[in-house]
Order: sequence, then structure tokens, then C-alpha cells
Amino acid sequence: MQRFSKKVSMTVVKRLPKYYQYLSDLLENDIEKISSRELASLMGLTASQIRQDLNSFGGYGQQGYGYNVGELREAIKEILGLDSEYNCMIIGAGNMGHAIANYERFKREGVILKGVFDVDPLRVGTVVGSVVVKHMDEIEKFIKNNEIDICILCVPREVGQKVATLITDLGVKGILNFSPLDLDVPGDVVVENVNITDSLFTLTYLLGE
Amino acid sequence: MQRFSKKVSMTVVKRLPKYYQYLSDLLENDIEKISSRELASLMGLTASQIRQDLNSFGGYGQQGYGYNVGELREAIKEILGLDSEYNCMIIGAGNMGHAIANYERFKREGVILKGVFDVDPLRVGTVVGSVVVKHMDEIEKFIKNNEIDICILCVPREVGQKVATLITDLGVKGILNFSPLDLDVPGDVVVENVNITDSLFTLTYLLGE
DNA sequence: TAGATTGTTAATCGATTAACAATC
DNA sequence: TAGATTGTTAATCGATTAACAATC
Repeated sequence: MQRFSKKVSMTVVKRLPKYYQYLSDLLENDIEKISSRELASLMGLTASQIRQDLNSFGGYGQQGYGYNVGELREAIKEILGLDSEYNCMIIGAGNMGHAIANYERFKREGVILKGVFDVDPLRVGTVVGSVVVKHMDEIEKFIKNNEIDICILCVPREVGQKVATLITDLGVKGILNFSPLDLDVPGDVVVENVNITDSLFTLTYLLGE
Repeated sequence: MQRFSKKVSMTVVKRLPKYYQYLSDLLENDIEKISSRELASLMGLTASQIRQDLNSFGGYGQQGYGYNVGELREAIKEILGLDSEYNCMIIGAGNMGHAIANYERFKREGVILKGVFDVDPLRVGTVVGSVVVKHMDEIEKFIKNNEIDICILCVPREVGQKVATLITDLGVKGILNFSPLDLDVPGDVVVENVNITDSLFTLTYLLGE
């Protein structure tokens, strides 16, 4: 289900969530219209860049006026696929799994936590976020019954690939990967990595510049 | 303390932690040498790109042979500043603060957790990672006494900017920011953002492509 | 209508890829 | 020496910036 005809570069895609955030904030503050120049100064981009970005999708602006904040926010929300709901699960009920399970923002944007899994008998049966932790043995049945779209991987590096293979074999098409390794997945599966170690090392690099 | 003469683009910098990870893995598996072609296929880059990247820093390879894994890893470790130690602190002892405090990898690479702070009286006094949670009232004295290089921000969005201003006023020069907002900091302070919400939204976008 | 600001084309800049001489 | 592979230059590709006609 491709939403737009022109293909959009990854560089632009990575900026879309930021646009969504800033526009949501503006709306929160009852700001109705904004020009590319104003938004640029707010976000630390250039006005040109913003107009180019927004035009990869369509003409959301109006000459002589600027952009209507509410309309543009709705458009980007839809572009990001946030007009649909997503069933999600977390694998790994350690500290990171806990942290994500309690992120209110996910639910607010339509990403519904359906289950949390772990192999540790001490964790199975405990409550994390809004759900009871299940054992990995139950995962096959669970994924089928709950039509899981997104799996959030919070397992140790050593088992990351094994678990990724398991869930993609069971039909999961989206992975938000907190395990610090690059996953090898089938071509129709999308992975977004959150690699905290990489971020830390980028920071230590920048500290020495 | 600039480590290298040629200035390196952010694009290359962002790849350095990945090189470090892959080279560490190779070394772990007792692989002594690797060619740009082999490393490229492993990392999903091109051989040309790897040779260009590594040459932003210096000639670590050898014609007809390739790269010595151990030597190259040491070089990149130094480039990333991981030959020094860093004193770090975490602000926010919620789930995310807990998760980071228990990351073994940080300590292993010389990033030493000196303290964890929170404002919640229920959290102050509890043990997180290896340290006892302190109240924010003690932060000024603490930063001075411990020569904190890096602050890991795990506070709610609403207080993120306030806390960032506080710690940069106290001399902290590096922030690993898990709070989902863009921080406004002085020019000599470096911030690396880990924005989980942005990552999730990138994933939902890609799921609809 | 005049002023403002977009949408869009053209120019510039930067990053990736290709090619090959240097050299181990 | 012959084969392999780097370091580096040149060519290509893509992203950002600049400029301005279109138009609200």
C-alpha cells in the first residue's frame, strides 16, 4: 500500500517525525499558520529545505500565506501512517522493555501494546505496562491471534538475530530494534534501529573535536 | 583538543561506531585481516566508501593486503575518544534511567556512572545500577566534585530544557538526550539525541511504503 | 492592487561510486 | 615477479541552497 507516487528519499523521511512534533507543539499553542521561514528558524533548517521537503508529498502551502498548522500536521500524520492503528509487542522484559512498555506516547499515537514476552521464569507472569509477561513458548499462537504489526526487540545482543528470524518467520513486518546489532531480515520486513551504544560513541567523538 | 587535522563530515562520524562494532566482532572471532571489499559486504556498504571513510583519518591499510583488524580497531577506538575515561551521570531514575544505568557496555568502554538523580522522594535513596539515587538539590556540588563529562538525560519532555540549561550552566559539555525534545544548549556543548518516538514514526512510515 | 510566501527550476555543494596508478 | 588491494583522483549522483515566477 504505497501512499504516494513520488518516491521520497530516506533523508526526508527521517525529518518527517520532527515536522510532526513541531507542528503538534505549535497547534498545542494555538498557532494556526506558519511560514517556511518561521518553521525553519524553529527547527534549525532552511526555508528552502522545508519547502522542498513538503513538496515531495504535495502542495500543502498557500502562496502569500504560508502553511495551515492543523492541516499540515494532519497531512504529515497520515504520511507517517499514524492515521492507522498498529498492534505491537515487546520481546525482552528487562529494563529497556519496561521503559518502552510505559511510554504513553506510543498508545496515544495508535501503537497498541498487545503483549510482552521473556524467557526468564522470574519475569513471566509479572505485569509490565498494561500486560502480563508471557513466555516465549507462547509467541507463535500470540502473533497469529493478535495480528502483530510491530515487534519491539529489547533482548540481549547474543539472541537478537535468533529472535528476529523467529518473529519474521511468523509474519511480523516491522521491528523497532533496541538490541545493539544489525539484523538480517527478509526484504519485505522493515527495521528501525535504536542503537544507544552507537549514540554514546558519537557523543564521545564529538567531545574530542 | 582536536584529534585530527582534516575535518570529518558528520556522515562519516555516524559510521564510525559501526566500524568499531564490526571490527570488535571480527577480533573476537580471531580474524586478523580484512579487505575493504569483505568489510563492505559485512556492513552493507561499498568498498570504495570504506576506503574513503578510513582515509579521512589516515592510511591504516596496506596495499595488496587489506587492513589489520586489531590495528584498525585500535585506531578507530582512539578516534572515537574511547581511549579516555568519561565520568557520567544520569538524570531521571525512571524506567529509561534504570535501563541505561544497567548497560554494562558503557562501563566496559570507559564511561563510568558516577551518579543518578531524580526529584521523586520515592526514588531518592534507592539503588540504581551501582549507585544510590540522589536528589536534584545535590546536583551542583556533585557535578563540581565528580568532574562530570557526560550527562544522560532521561527526564520527561516537560522538564528537559530546564534540566539541560541547569547542567550546562554547571559546566557539563556532553549530553546523551533521551527526552523527546530538541535541546537548546551553548555552542560548546554537544548533544546526541536518542529519540525513540521519532524512530517509531519512521517505522510506521516505512510499513506503509 | 501591493506584499508576502509558496512551488519549482537552476546552481551549488557534498557524498558516493568508479577507476586506476601506486605498492605491498 | 604476479596478484591483490589500497590510496586517491575523477565522475556521478543526490541533497541543499538560491532565485524567482506564480499566485494567494
